[in-house]
Amino acid sequence: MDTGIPIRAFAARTGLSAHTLRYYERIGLLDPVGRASSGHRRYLAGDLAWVEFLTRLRATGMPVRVMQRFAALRRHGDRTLPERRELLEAHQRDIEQHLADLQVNLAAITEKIQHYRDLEVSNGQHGE
Amino acid sequence: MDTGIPIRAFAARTGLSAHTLRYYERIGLLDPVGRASSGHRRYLAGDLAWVEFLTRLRATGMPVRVMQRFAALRRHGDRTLPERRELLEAHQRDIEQHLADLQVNLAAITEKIQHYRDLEVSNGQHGE
DNA sequence: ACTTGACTTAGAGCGCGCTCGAAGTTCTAA
DNA sequence: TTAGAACTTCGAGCGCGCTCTAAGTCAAGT
Repeated sequence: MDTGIPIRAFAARTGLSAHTLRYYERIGLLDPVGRASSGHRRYLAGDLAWVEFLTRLRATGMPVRVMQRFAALRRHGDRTLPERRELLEAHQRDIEQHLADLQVNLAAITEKIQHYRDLEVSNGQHGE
Repeated sequence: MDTGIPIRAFAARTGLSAHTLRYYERIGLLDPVGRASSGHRRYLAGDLAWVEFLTRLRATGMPVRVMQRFAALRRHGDRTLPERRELLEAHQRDIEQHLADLQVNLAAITEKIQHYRDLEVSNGQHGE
């Protein structure tokens, strides 16, 4: 009964560290992982999609507290689907706002770069 | 000689707290600010643009360490223009990468939301 | 003159998300 | 069989970017 993916290999596949995988389990983002007879963790291939989804939520700035709430809802089965959807919709709006802000700020930074290029040209023309 | 903007008003204008303004000055993001005869800080209207630019850099994820480097270059005058431009260009690339990642992740989250909607419809149809 | 509140400095403390260390057990390869 | 790497738990520690506290000074209103 010692099948499944050892933590090292699972870490490699998810891009998370073994430390982080244990931490995520500890704080309830991952359900308790099955063990080999030795006590070592054995991940299932099916755990991959969930960890990848968690990683997307983090990468888009969702706080760990909210991810914990989402994971808790998920453990409570299908009747939490609407609440999970609403949570994701709120996050979707946050991301869209963040994207809009980034684009505005990027435009301003791009202008600044152009301003520097202009200055460099005029400095070079009469300064050197 | 006590003209200029008191810290409270300047904080309100920039959206930073007075604490953060003092902190930024302490770590060299802001040049030492002029003082009234009382010792109280007096900001100049011209400081606003710089603080706003700093705020854009932070909002787009530039680490404070890099902002410190940028501020130090700026203090060294026009001959640092090319290096400042290169620093901003590198940051520009970082933002563009981040935007691309966010968009990919947002799309995946949007799909997940749609998946939930589909599930809710089919659950509702035969479950209720 | 006195109160109230904004300011000053220096340094401590905090919330976040990991990340690491210690001490002990188990697996793997020679 | 034995060395060394990988695993376990538990709790401490860290880097970041602020944020706050304490103790004191200064300014404005009554």
